[in-house]
Formats: sequence, structure tokens, C-alpha cells
Amino acid sequence: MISQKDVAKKAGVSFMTISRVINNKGNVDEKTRAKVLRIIKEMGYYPNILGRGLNTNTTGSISVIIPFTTHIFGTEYYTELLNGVERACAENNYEILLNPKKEEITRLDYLKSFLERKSDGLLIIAPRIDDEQIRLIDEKSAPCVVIDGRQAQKNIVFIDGDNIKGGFLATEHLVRNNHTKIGFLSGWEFVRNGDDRLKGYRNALKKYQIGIRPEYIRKGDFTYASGYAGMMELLKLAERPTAVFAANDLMAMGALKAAKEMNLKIPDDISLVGYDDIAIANYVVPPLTTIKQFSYEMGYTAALYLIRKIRNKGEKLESRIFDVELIERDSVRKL
Amino acid sequence: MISQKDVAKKAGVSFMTISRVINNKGNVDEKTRAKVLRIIKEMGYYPNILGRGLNTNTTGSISVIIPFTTHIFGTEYYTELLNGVERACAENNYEILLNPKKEEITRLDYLKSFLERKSDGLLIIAPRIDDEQIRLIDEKSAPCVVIDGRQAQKNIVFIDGDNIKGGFLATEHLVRNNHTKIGFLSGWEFVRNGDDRLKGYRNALKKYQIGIRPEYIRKGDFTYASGYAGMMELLKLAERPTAVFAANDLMAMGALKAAKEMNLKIPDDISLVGYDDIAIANYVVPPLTTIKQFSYEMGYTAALYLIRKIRNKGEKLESRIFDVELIERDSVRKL
DNA sequence: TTGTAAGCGTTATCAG
DNA sequence: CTGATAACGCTTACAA
Repeated sequence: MISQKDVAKKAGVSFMTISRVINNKGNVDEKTRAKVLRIIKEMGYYPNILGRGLNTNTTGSISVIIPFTTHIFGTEYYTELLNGVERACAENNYEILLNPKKEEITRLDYLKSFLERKSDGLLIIAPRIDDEQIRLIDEKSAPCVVIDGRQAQKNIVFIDGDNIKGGFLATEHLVRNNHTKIGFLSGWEFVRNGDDRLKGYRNALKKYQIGIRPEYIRKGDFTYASGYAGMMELLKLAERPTAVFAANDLMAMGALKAAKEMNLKIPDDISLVGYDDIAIANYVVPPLTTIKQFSYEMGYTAALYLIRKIRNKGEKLESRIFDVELIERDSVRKL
Repeated sequence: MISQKDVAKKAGVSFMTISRVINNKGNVDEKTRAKVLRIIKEMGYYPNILGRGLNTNTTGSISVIIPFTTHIFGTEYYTELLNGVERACAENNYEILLNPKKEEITRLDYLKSFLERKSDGLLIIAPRIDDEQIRLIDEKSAPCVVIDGRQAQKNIVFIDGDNIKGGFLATEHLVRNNHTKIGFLSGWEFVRNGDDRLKGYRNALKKYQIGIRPEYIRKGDFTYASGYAGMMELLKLAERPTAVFAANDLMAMGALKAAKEMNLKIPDDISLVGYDDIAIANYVVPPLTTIKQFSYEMGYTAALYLIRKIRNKGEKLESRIFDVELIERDSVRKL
């Protein structure tokens, strides 16, 4: 392991000069600087972040925390979000630290990587609404931005898609196609985006004075399997819905499969709307009408905000809600 | 920032006792241990990895290096691989460090995170065949495992899919369906898996004594766009192929689009085989015949190997080549 | 069983 | 412009 000392010895200067050169700090004679730089290259010296971090309390990485999926890289929704995060980090020379999870994350674990000084801040994606850890973040004064988890606490910056509007648009689209019996395949209600999409669904029905039937709302968890199961339940109802809004595309895919198995055609026999606009939505048969989120931009913005928070300790940043769009394809039929 | 000192003061012991307790090292009186543990919890003390690392030369994280895509999370191929990596890391308490890339990675950058002591080892995915950095890894004695980059150097452990066999199987499948005019949409030839799939294609043609026509081999780069472009070129040939093998599913999707635009039906007018078996392959119309890789297992194994290498410095590990499978769906027609 | 001293590689501070 | 010294939080080695 090559250290400043080694470089210093070879260059015939003290190690402080090396430190000054690599940090561009203080005044160093141009000749000395050039020489040091040359030797650094020759020897293949790299500054040791651990040593530096011990002084500066800095590592140059941010932790991305995904409390819920088993697999971080499991869904395209996260994928796009993370692509945006990556871009922002690349532009600002930050690295991304991922905490693989055994099972469910427990109490203090959100903060662990930060408290252990492995990262400079936290990007938390879709935490539980009632999450107590969010409170601790403030207490430990960890720089933090939350994605998809609109918080009650004023001091926590969040980046959200407009899930209420999205839920509304999807449902309204079905209503405008003369559907009144509209099922909803929900995501987790204890995650903000799941809850908000349901809220949007409710708002739309209310606006158009359509009664809400509890049996039309089936609990799911954003997975393909739960979309399949929920759809099956809806289809077995005595008076089954003529249209279904799934809280994400993955569940819509599951619903599609259920319909197929029951020999029902989409959209002829039953209409379907998803959420997210993942790549498959466009390729599935029939192409899925869905709500598009700007996930990449959301991830990018969130990471940028976090980095700014880390760099300018005091800075107050405004939370932001990103717009959503209805993407009309072929899975909805006019009644 | 709460340090061992703070805990020690409160517990009325020296900070060495704290160190012993959190590392389960040396003998500590049960009573003292219990007390220290209690206070650690009370105060919310977390060991500072930077301080520890400075002594142990250890951080508890591995770097995942993806030299080529613009976006780390861009393709499902990487996604599955990373899911496997995540699992292995979760089981062994390692974190994953990702180096976002501005553009192309330059010379020493593979090793940067390791040399800066940000990570304990390197997992490199699909490096350039001629990559000079691979040599440096040895020189710097960085623990390292390479995925999809079968190396000439004996001392570098790699985990590969059997790309030669995969390329062979895909091509042979077409031959068995009486195709002789078979196009190939290549990936990068300077990445091992790209090169090997082409090799498999060649092997199959040779075995069945079908001449290789250079104009049937179009250069691509694993992207949707390049699949589209390559297919277009093939379709404009005077004597166009009756079947096409694309070096990955993404390119096959691009090819599909090109065929559609040229009013050619798959598989009626032209047969198509992909590679990877990504999720969309099963949903696209027609469902795509393809070669399945065991990406998850590959990622898992690679990470596990790396962790073993890190932990047992001396251990020699055998490189492994994972099998592949032909998945027959509906994109190939018998002539 | 517990404590003391030294050192890991770096930066901050102050002196020259 | 440059260098010496202390400090960051921790572990290793040794002493009590």
C-alpha cells in the first residue's frame, strides 16, 4: 500500500506537501507540484479514503435504501429511478452504496451505513408511511432525501410522482369510456404511492358520483402474483367489474394472465389500466394503457438534491412532485 | 458523533473494552459485556468503519464494475446478474459499491475504488477482451472475479455463461428447421460474450457445412437500435436471409420492429432467435425463441467467489462456465 | 480480565 | 512556500 509518506520520501518533501498537491490546497511551488504529480503517477499512488474520511467525515458515496423489495434490482420502476441516481452521481463524483437485505429491514438499519460513516447521506425509496426511522434521521442529522414517500415532517425533502393525480387519471379514463364498475388492484397501502393511487381512484369515482364498492378493491403488494390473485377474485364476483385499474404494470400483467385463463379477452370483455409505463407494457398483447411516471428524472433530481444537501449543510430544498401522464394504448374499450 | 471513548466514559471502562465487546475478541467479564452492550444501545453507538478500516484494511463492501453500458441498470441482463450479487452479499454482510460512469471508463479506473480502499474487492462484468487493466489487477493484488470475460490469464477467476454453446444452439436450431441463409446480428466483438456467440454461430454453420457469408454478419452493440439497424441492412440484401440470430434479446426486439416496418411477418417470412431470455421475450409477439442464461446464479456465484477470495487470501478458486438452454417459442418457422 | 501505547493514512493547525 | 505535530476512531501488541 503506497501512502503519502512513500511519495514524500521519493519526492524529497514532507507528506504535507503531497497532501496539499492532491487537494489543491495552500500554495505549492509550481516545480514541486509538477514533480510530486509526476511521482504520484509513477508510483500509482491513490489517496486512502479511510484516512481522509477520518478527518473530513466524508466518503464520497451515498446510500440508496430500498426498504421493501426482496431484490433491489427487481422491478423496472427501481431500475429507471436508479439510472437517474447514477447519472447525478456520475456528474458529481459520488459513488452509490447499496445495502443488500436479508429479509425485512429492521429499525435502525436505514441509518446504519450513514452512522458507520460508510456514506455521506441517504436516499430512501418508498418507505413505510408510519416509518419511525424517518424521525431518527433528523435526530442523527443525516442528510436525506425520500423518493415516493411524501412525508408529514416538513424538514424531510421528498421527490414524488403525482400518484393521486395518476390514480385519478387512470380511473377517469375508464369512466369516460362509460365504465362504472371499476375494480382496483391495490399496492401496499402502507407505502405512500400505493395509498395515493387508491386515493386518486376514490377521488375520481366520487367526482363522477359512482359509488365505491369495497369488494371491487383488492389488496395487492405490487407483485405479478398479487395482480393475478386479485384479478381472479374480481372475476369470480357475482357482478364483476367491466374495467380494472391496477396500481402498477406488473400487477396489470398478472391480471392479464388471470383474464386469459378465464377466457376473457382484453379489452373486449374487460378493460385494464396499469401504472408506471414499464417497457413491457408496450409489448404485451394488447399494449397496455397506463400512467407514465418520470422515474429517471425523479431519481436524478433526488440524488442531486441529496448531494446539494451534503455539500451545503444549511441549504433548504423544496420537495417536488413530478407530473404523470396517461398513455393510451389498446387495453381499454368504450362501453 | 459517538465514539468508543464516549461509550467507555459512560460505562466507566477503557475504550479497549468497548472494542473487545463489539468485536467479540479477548475475554471480557460477562457483567461488563452486558453493561457495555446496554450502553451501546442506549447511546446509539455505531463503530466507525473508517477508523476500523484504517487498521484492518477492510471496508465490508465490494465494487461492481460495469465497463460498458451507459447506464448500470440499463438492461435486464445486468439486472438479473446484480440480483444474484445482491443475494450473496446479503448472506455475507457485504455492501455493494457502484461506480457511476461519466463516459467511458479509462485506464486505471477499474481499480480506483479498490486502491482508494473504498472496497475490498472487484467484480468486473464483461470487460474488453484486450483490457490492459486486468493485468494491473494482479499487480496490485486486488481480489477480483470477472463475469462474462473468460480470461487468458490463469490466475483470474471468471464466471461465464457458455456463450459458444449458446451461439451454437441458436444457430443449430435454425439449421434444423431447414434454414441455410442465416443472418447474425452481433454484439461487441471485443467483449467476450459477444465474440463467443459469434464463434458458436460459425461453429454451427461449419458443422452443417453451410458457407459463411460475411454480408450476413452485421455488427451491432447489444442495443435495441443496433438490432433494428442491422436487421434493416439484412432485409435490404439482394438475397436476404430466411432466419436471423440476434446476439441478445434487445437486438432481437429491434429486429422485430424492423421486420414489421418492412411488412414482413415473423416467423412466416423470417425466423428469429434471440439470446438471454429476458422477461419481455415471453410477452412480445410472437414470443421469442431464445437462449436462456442463468444470470442470477452467475451473479450469485461470482459474488460468493469474490467474498471467499477476500476472506481467505490464499484460496485458489476454479473458474466456472454455466450452461445455457434453448427456449423454443414461436419466432422460428420450419421451412 | 482490563488498560496503556503505538500506529493505520490522512488533514488541520500552527510555526518557520 | 514548507514542515512538524496533533488529531480523527479504531485495532494490535503488550503490560498490568
